[in-house]
Amino acid sequence: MKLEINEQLSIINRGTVEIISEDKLKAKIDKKTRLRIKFGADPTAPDIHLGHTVIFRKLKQLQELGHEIIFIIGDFTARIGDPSGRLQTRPKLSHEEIASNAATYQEQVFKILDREKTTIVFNSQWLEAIGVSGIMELSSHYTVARMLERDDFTKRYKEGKEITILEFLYPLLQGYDSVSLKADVEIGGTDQKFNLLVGRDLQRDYGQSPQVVITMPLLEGTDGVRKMSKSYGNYIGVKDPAKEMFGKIMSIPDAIMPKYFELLTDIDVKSISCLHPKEAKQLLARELVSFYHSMDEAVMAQEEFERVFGQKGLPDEMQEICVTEAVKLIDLLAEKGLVPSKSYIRRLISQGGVRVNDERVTDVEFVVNLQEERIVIQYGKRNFVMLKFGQPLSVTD
RNA sequence: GGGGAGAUACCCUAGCGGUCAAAGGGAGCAGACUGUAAAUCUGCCGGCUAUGCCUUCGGAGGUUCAAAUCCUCCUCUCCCCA
Repeated sequence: MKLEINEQLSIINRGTVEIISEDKLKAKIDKKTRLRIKFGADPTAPDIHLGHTVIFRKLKQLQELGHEIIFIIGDFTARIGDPSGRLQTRPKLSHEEIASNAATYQEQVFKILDREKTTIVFNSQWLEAIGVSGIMELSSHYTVARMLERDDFTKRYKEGKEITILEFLYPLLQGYDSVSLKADVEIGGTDQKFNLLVGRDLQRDYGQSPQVVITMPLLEGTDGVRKMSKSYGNYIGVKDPAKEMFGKIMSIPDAIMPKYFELLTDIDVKSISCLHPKEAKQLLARELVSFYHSMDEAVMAQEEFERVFGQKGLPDEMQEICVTEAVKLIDLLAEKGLVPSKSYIRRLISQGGVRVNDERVTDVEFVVNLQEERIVIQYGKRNFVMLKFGQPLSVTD
C-alpha cells in the first residue's frame, strides 16, 4: 500500500508538465503521508470531456497513493459568472442550475475517482462569508503588476482588449480557496499555472506552507490543434454515446495519438509504436469506449464503424421518421429539424452529399416516393435517417 | 474630467455613397483521394415560396433616387493626458 517516496514520485510525474517543486513535494510526503490535494472546478457547464479527465486520472493516481482528494465545486464563482470568455458576460446561474450542474458533474467525475475517498466542498462555504472587507483584505495581498504577469492578461492588455477587475479577483479567490483548505498540493491544467501560483503566495502571506503546484498538459481536441473545449466543437464527452465516442476518437489526427494514449489510458505508449496507426487508433477508441461504457459496446461500436465507414454500409440503428405522403426531400429534412435550413440541405444535395437508398441525389427538387418498403436517407458523412410509411399522428388540425 | 481610435457574418479582418449578402484568412461543411489520419485539389459557407425576393455590417433616428459607407444621438471597448 505505502510506496517508497521515489516510487510515488515516479507515478506522480507521469504525464505531468511541471511540479513546483518536486523537492517540496518530496518533503511534504516525507512529513505527512496523507496530503491534502486540491482541485477546483466551476459547475458552469456540466459536461465533462476527455480533456478534463487528464486531471481526474492524475487525481485518481494520487488517491490510490493514499492522499486525500478535495474536490472544490466552485459554486460561488459560478454564480458570479466567469467573465474570462470575452465580450459577452456569461449568464448568471441560479442556485438550482448550479446544484443540478454540480450533481451531473459529480456523477461523471466518479466514473474515474473513488467516491468514498473524495471530499467534496463548495467554495461558497467560505467565499460567501468573507464580504467586502474580506475582498479588500485579500486584494491587498497582490499587486497589479504581478497580476499583469499572467500570460493571457499581458496579451490581452497589449492587444487593447478589456480586462475586468473581476478577472483580477479570480486568481485571488481561487488562491483563497487554498488558504481555507490548507491545501498541500493543487493540481490544474497548464493554463491554471498562474492561479495555482497565486495560491502559493497567498498561503505564505497567511502564514501557511505554500502548496505544491502540479500542472497537467491541456489535451487537444479532435482537430488536434486547439485545446479540447465544448465551444470549439472539438470535444469528446465522457457522456457521448459509445458509437459517437468511437467515431470521434477515430477522427483525431495521428500526430496526437501518443498523447491521447499517455494521458487517457494506462497503455504503455511504446507498445503501440509498432502498430499501424489505424490499428492503434482503434485500440485507443476501444479502450476509452470500454472504460466509459462497456467492453460490449466498444466492440459493437467498432463493428458498426467498420461497416459504415469502411464498407459504406448502414448503421444498425437510425432515427426513424414517419411519412404519410410523398414529400420533397428538402422539406422533409428541414421540417424535421434535421438540418439547420433548407439552403443548407440544398447545398448538400448539389454537392453530392445526400444519398437515398445508397443512390446519390443530384436533384434539389427530389421527391421521396413511398413505393419502396423502407427508405434510408444519408445526408452528410454521418447522418442517417430511415423513413417509414406511417399514419398521421394526429388527425385534428 | 480632456483628447483620440474603434464596434463588420462562427472568429480574425478588409470595405468607407451605388458594381455589397459584403474581399482575404481561419474554422466548418461537401466532393475526389484515403485509414471519418495527414497532405493535396475542387466547390460551398445569411435566409426564402430562388435567374428573383427578404433580413444582415453595435443600437435608434436622419440625409439621399440609393447607405456597411454621410449626419445626429445612444451603448460598449481601447489608447493617450489629468
